[in-house]
Amino acid sequence: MDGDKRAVIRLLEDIAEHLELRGENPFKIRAYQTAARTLERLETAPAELIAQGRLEEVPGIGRAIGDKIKEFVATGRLRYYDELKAATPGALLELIKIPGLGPKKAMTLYTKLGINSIGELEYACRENRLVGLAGFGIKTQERILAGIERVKKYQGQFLLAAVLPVAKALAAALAAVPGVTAAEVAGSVRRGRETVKDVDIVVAHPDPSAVGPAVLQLPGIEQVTGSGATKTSLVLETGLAVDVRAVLPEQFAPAWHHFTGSKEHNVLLRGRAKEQGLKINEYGVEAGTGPLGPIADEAAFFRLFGLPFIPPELREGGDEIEAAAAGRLPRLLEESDIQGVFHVHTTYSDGAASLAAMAAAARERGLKYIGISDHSRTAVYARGLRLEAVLEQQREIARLNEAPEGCWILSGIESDILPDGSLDYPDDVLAGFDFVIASVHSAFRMSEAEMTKRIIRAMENPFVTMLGHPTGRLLLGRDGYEVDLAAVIEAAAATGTVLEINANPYRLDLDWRWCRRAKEKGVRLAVNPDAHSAEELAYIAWGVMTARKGWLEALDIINTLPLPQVRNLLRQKRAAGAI
DNA sequence: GCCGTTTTCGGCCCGACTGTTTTCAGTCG
Repeated sequence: MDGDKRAVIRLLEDIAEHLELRGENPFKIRAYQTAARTLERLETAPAELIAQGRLEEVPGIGRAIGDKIKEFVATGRLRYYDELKAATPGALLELIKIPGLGPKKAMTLYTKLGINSIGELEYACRENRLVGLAGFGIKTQERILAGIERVKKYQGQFLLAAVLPVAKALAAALAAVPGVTAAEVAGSVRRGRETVKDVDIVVAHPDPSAVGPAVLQLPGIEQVTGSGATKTSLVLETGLAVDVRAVLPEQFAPAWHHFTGSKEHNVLLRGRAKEQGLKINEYGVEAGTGPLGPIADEAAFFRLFGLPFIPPELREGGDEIEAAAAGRLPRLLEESDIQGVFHVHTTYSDGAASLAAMAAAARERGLKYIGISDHSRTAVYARGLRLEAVLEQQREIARLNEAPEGCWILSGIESDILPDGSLDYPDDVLAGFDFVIASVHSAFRMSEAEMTKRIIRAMENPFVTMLGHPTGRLLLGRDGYEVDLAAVIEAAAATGTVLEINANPYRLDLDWRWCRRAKEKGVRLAVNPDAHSAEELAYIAWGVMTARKGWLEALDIINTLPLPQVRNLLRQKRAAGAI
């Protein structure tokens, strides 16, 4: 059911990409992208919309795209797409991934030089064969070669957790430059995207042209890739690209908003501004009569369009502007809402710190409770707990809880979900824990149907309090296993199972794109650090970011509850199951 | 390709920088 929707979205996105390569009308390309995004947000599957005859009522889907979706849903294919694909070689899709190489130049390389892959392009550059092509010169060739290096070395993506501290340090360094009145991180880093491809920083200075030279003094620069009056582009030694934009102090708020994006958000906001007779650019807002006066901050900026402040995490170009206009923005979760944490490992299994040390670290962080969940016995690679160890740990927890000193220890387990969906311990052992996290750690290679059934069966177990890292993905490492998340969310709602937002920056799983769906279905979530050391309790910040991007509020997250309420909640599902 | 009580045609967000150009196309965000 959901696979059908995903396939349609994919199809529309692919068409847009192919049209881009063909140098088609940009607005036509955007029409396909808009249709894909709209469908993404829609609860109803395309097949259902078609059955109800309502497909073309969806904004952004007209006759042409509607017919294409119908053909694709009915036959599983689309002739138009097949023809496009036949006419635009797949190699071009690979080529436009190289920074500095867009559809036009890629097409020239393909038609004039017969370049079919990045490898061939690299070879052609080294043979000096690009020079002489219309629109190409020695600089372009060098640029492309450097772009290839970057793609090969880093795949162009970085983990947010690796980038954010660097970005903040750069902004702080620029903030200290004489004359600078503000320097802030913008872009996808500020929006809290889980992976990012570059850093954007906006700097305010009475003489913007004075900022560029200061930027060039920053430490760790490997290469300067652009240097104009107001924009400086760098690549750091780590391969991370950085863009710095300089504006006048009175332009800072609109500029910060502009460079925070997303691009899609900006397009939508400009559309709304236009309806109101206002024009936005990165330096300010103009009415028909001329530029409006200085804008104090982003809140004032949004007010010009009759909107409340939209938090950066929500600015992905979905329905955030619509929701803001209707007063339906959520009051997003904050880290200070977090009262305690679940999913913490100790030296009983593969953690680096002892139970007592983890509890002490939690206390120092001001947490009111900490839920210990070491690995279960099947996870031998992680020194999973045999039954004797389970009992021993529970005795130690009881002993430590005699003097809890403000932080209560909850006894739990991260139990493997076995291939058939059963858990790793019998019910009487499971009943001895305060909570149980069920996770898939093995036998990843199953069909989507089998994996979905396996996970749902685990959730039907009354002792399973939470589902751990629902897809098993590792960012920039491996894709998650095949699983029908829509069905998992339905099952979580039906069984009263909490879904984990695993806050390890490599996981961030459940993905923010699914969090909102879960919330709408009435599912509760837990922001879990999956900490294997005392320091990793700080991972909670990444999980909070994910929850915020998923429109979640404190109410949606169980570990914002005080201890007595959270203990009640942990008992609810098994109590219901026992009746 | 989509959309519309200003419109069924003519709009659709806007600007910086680079490189290859004799005035601007391509790329990016």
